[in-house]
Amino acid sequence: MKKILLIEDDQIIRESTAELLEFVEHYSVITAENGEVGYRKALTELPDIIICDVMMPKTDGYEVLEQLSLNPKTKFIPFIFLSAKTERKDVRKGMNLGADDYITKPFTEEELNSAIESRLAKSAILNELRSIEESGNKSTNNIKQLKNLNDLKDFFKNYGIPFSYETNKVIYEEGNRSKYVFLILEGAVKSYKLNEQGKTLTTSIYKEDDFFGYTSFSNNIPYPDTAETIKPTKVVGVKKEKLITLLNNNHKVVLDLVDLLADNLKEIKDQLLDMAYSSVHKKTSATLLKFAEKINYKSDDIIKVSRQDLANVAGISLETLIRSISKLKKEGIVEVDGRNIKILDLNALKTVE
Amino acid sequence: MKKILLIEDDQIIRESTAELLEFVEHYSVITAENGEVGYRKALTELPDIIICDVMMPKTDGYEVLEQLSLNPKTKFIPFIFLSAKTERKDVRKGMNLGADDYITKPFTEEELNSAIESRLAKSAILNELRSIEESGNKSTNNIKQLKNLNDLKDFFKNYGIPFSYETNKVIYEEGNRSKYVFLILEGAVKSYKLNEQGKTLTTSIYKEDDFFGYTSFSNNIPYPDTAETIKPTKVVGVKKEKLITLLNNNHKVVLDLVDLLADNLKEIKDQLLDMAYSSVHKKTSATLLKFAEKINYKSDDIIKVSRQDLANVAGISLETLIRSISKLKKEGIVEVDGRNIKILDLNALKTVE
DNA sequence: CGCCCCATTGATCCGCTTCAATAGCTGTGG
DNA sequence: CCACAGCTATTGAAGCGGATCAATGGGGCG
Repeated sequence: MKKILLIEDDQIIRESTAELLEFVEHYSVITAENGEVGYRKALTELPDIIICDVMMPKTDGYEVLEQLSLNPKTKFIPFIFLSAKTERKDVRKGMNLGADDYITKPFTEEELNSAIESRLAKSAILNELRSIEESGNKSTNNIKQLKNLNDLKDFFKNYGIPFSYETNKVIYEEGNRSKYVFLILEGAVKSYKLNEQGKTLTTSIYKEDDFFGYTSFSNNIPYPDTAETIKPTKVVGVKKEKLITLLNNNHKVVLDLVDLLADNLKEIKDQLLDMAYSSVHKKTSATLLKFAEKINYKSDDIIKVSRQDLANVAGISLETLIRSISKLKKEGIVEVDGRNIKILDLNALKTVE
Repeated sequence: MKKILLIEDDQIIRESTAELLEFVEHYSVITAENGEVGYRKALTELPDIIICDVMMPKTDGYEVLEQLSLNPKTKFIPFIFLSAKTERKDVRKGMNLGADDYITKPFTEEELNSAIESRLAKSAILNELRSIEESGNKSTNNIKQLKNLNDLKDFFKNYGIPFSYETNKVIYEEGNRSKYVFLILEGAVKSYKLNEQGKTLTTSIYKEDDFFGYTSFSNNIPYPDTAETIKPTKVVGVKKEKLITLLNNNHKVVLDLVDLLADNLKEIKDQLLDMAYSSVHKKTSATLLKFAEKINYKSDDIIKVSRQDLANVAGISLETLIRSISKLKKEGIVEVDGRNIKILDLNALKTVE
C-alpha cells in the first residue's frame, strides 16, 4: 500500500483529507500539522508521496520542499503543493522549486486522486530509469543528471557562454538561424515581431531566471521573433547541439520543458483573447500587470519602461496608451512620475472593465 | 570523413553545392541527378547524411524519403530537404514524413553547414542511444521504439481509445482537468476561449492527423481552452500517464513534440500580430487561408464553415466578416454559394492589404 | 409547405488611430 | 552652469473603421 504524507496546518482540512485518502482511496496516510513536523516525518517515514500546504505559519511549504530537496533520501519523493492561491506566479514558484504538481483548494476528490495517481506513475518510471542509469550507461556518465528545470538552470550557469548587453540591444533577430538557447541571469528581455507596416508587437517578456530562444531543438529553424533587452542584461547561452545531448540523457527535464512551452502557449492564447476583444483600457491594465509581474517581480510595484514599449505589448497606439494611463491615474489606481509608474491599487488594476 | 549524398536535379545547384561541401567543408560528397539514382546510391553507399531536393521530375523528394524510411538500413540516416518553397504546409509535410531538417533555397553556406552539423551531432547521439537500448534495458523492451511523430501517431491509432463525435460537440471544456491527449483520425476540431462578455475566440484549428489537448504532460493542469468539433470527427485518446511512460523511453519523439509545441507557439504569435494591427480585411483573408489549409488541406479550395466560426477565428464581428467576404467576392478573389466559399485566386488572397 | 436558422445589407454610433502641436526631460558641449 | 538639441510624454482635434442594432432575404429540414 502506498504511503502518503499530508502536511497541512488547518485541522479540518487535514483530517477530512486524510480520511478521504485512507478510507476511500485506501492509501496509508501520515499527517503532520506543520512544516517542521512534516519535514521530520518525511525523513523518518520516507513516504511514497508528499502533499503539502503552501501557506503555513513558521515553516511554509516552499521551505519544506527546499529542505527535502537537499536530502538525497527525500529528493526524489513526489511533492504536491496544496494551495488556496491560484495565481500563476505562485504556481510557477512552486514548480520552479521542483514541486511536481499543484492542487488548489477547494479540490474535488477526483482532482486529488488523479494528481496522486499520475505522480505515483511517473515516479515509478523515474525510479526505474534512475536505476538503469546508475548501473550501466558509462558512456554518458560524465554528463550531469538533472532533476528539474532548476538543475538545468544550474547547468546553464556553469557551462553556458555568458553575454552582456546594455539596454535596447538586440540579442537575436527574427529570421536568424537559431543556435543558442538563453537563460537570463539578470535584467529583462522582450521578444517582438514586426508587421508589414513596421509596427511592433511584443509577444513575450522574459525576466531573470527565464529561458528564452527555444524555438526548435531538433531543427535548424529561424527564430520567429526578435529578442531585445529592456534593461542592462546578462544572459548565458548554450548551443542547441549541446542542449540536445544533455536532454537526451535527462528525460524528466525534457518533460518539464514541454510543460514550460505549454505554459507559454497558454499565456499567449490569453493575450490573444485580450487582443481580440478587450477595450484599450483593459489592455493597458493587463500590460501594466504583466510588467509588474515580469520586470519588477520582486521589488515593489514601480514600473520604469518607455510608453512606447508598453504600447507595443498592449498592441495599441502610443497616444491611446497614454490616455488610458491618465485615466488610471485619475481613478487613483496608479501614480505617475516622469516615466515611472507606480501601482497603488493592484486589485483594482486586475478588475478593470 | 563524413559522407554526404546530395540529390538535386538542377545541374548548376548540384555542382556548386557539391563543390562547396567537398572543398570548403571537406565532406566526401556523392551526387545524384534524380530520385531513382539517389535512392539506389543511398542503399549502396549508406551515406552519413542525405540532402535532397523536394521538387524533382518523376520521383520527388517525398517519395525518396518514404522509400528510404522503409528500409532498416537507411531509415536512420538523417535526411535534409532542400526546397524553394517556404510554405509552412510544405515544411510540415516534409517533417511529418520524418525529415530531420528543411533548408530553403537560396541558402547561405553557413545555413547549410550548420544544418549538416547539427544533424550529424544528433544522429551520433541517437546511434549511441540505439545501441544502448538494443543491448540492455530489458525491462522496457515490451514498449515499442518510436522513431518520429509518425510512429507516435501509429501508437495512438493502435492503442488509443477511440471516440466519435458529431458536428459541434464539445470534446473537453476549459477548466477540465486534462487526462487525455488526442489525435484526430478524421474530421476537424477548433479550440476556443471565451472572454468575460462571452465572446468566442478560436485560438487553434486542428485537422486530420493533428494532435491536440497536450497542455501539460507532467502536471495535472486544467485545459486552457475548449475543444469542439466543426465536422463529424473521430479521434483517439491516450491517457497522459501512458503517454509519459512511452515518452520516457523515446527521447527523439519528445524532442519532436517540443518542436511541435514550438511550432504552435510560432503560429499563435503570428495570429497575435495579425490580431493587433491588421485591418479586418486582412484578418478575413488570413482566416480563409487558415481554413483552406486546415480543413480542406487535400481537397480543393472550397470552404464550408459557418460565418460565425470564421468570425470567431478572425476575432471580428459576424457582420464585419460578411462584409469583408463580400468585398473579396467583388474583387473576384472568392466565389460564394450559400455557405460554401470557393477560393478563386489563392495568391491574391495571400497578399490582401 | 412553412418554420427557423443563417447569411446579407443598411444605418448609426463610438472607440481608437492618426496627425499635429506643446510641454517636459536628459544629456551634451560651450 | 546654462542653453539648446533632441528625445519622450502629454493633450487636442478630426476622421474613420468596425461594432452594434435592426430589418430582410434565402435555403435546408422536418
